[in-house]
Amino acid sequence: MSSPDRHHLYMEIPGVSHSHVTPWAVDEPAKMFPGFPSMPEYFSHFDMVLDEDKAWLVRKTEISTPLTKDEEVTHCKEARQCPVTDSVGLGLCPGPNGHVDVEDKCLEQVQALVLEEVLKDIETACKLLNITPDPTNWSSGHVQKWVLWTEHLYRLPSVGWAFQDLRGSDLCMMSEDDFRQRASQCGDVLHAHLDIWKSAAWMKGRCSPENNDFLGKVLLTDVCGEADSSCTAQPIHLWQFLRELLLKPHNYGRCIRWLNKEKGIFKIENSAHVAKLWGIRKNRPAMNYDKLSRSIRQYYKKGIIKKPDVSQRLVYQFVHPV
DNA sequence: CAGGAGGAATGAC
DNA sequence: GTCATTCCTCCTG
Repeated sequence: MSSPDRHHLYMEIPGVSHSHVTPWAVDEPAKMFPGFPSMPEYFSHFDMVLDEDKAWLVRKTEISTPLTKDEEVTHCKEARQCPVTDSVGLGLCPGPNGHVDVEDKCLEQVQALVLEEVLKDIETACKLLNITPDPTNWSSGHVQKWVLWTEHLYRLPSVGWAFQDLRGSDLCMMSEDDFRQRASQCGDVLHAHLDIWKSAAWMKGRCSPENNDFLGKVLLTDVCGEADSSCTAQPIHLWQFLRELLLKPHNYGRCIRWLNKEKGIFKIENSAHVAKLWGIRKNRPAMNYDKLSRSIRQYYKKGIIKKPDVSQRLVYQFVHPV
């Protein structure tokens, strides 16, 4: 992953040509997300961490209206200047005629969707790793899990050893330079990811569920949704873990994906990677696909997973699809 | 050779 | 007892 100009957030806007990818100055986070005036650089690192997520972002924003060239310019200007007063895409800023601009609605829809997806991703990672969303509460073991996970998810060099014996509170005190000193190759990226986690935890604390606002809804839906394993504090089962990965195709689609979601048929595209993720989750560094597949085969008797009628390598089927 | 099937021992909970 | 891990043998394409 490259480390581009970190003072701009690049987003692809539907209807806007690639040459007009919109750079939003985010040195003024209050303008980007005015509900979070002191939010610690929440979006200043998105360009470093969302490379893989552009596709879904574009898909998710297909609802908006294509913009003309003039509109794009206006859009860019107003994205920088508009003093929006509400938070997280719910407040709408009046246009020149006192009307809410369509472009601003689109912009804020995109912002809200990005925020929603980031929060969901964090909640998913918490479920999969069995860690709390707030990094300040992490033990050194949690820190190791998080570092390993982030390395694997974003294909970073292996630097977990550089963060051994650090607790979450220690990690949160470290500057980007501290991260770079410990991990010259990807310390800045890890620091960026940690910033997002810290900000999400900050927001979660700020937007309590009883507020019944947008964030509260997002977090409640995701944290305490149906079939959620994190609320029950039960150890996650392999089949649940696999299902969680399958439910996040934009993060894990390269290592596991549905072949037929209705029938519950899925394929493990990268067996070593899935095994590694499972090993991280279970604190089993020696986990490999041989062992993981043995565990999957244990499910045959239990009627949880089976081989599809037409057996294929690395293809399995949930007996009871969602 | 990688993946698949399944037996058996073991350990954590 | 359940579940997962580990190690193993044998089979298949």
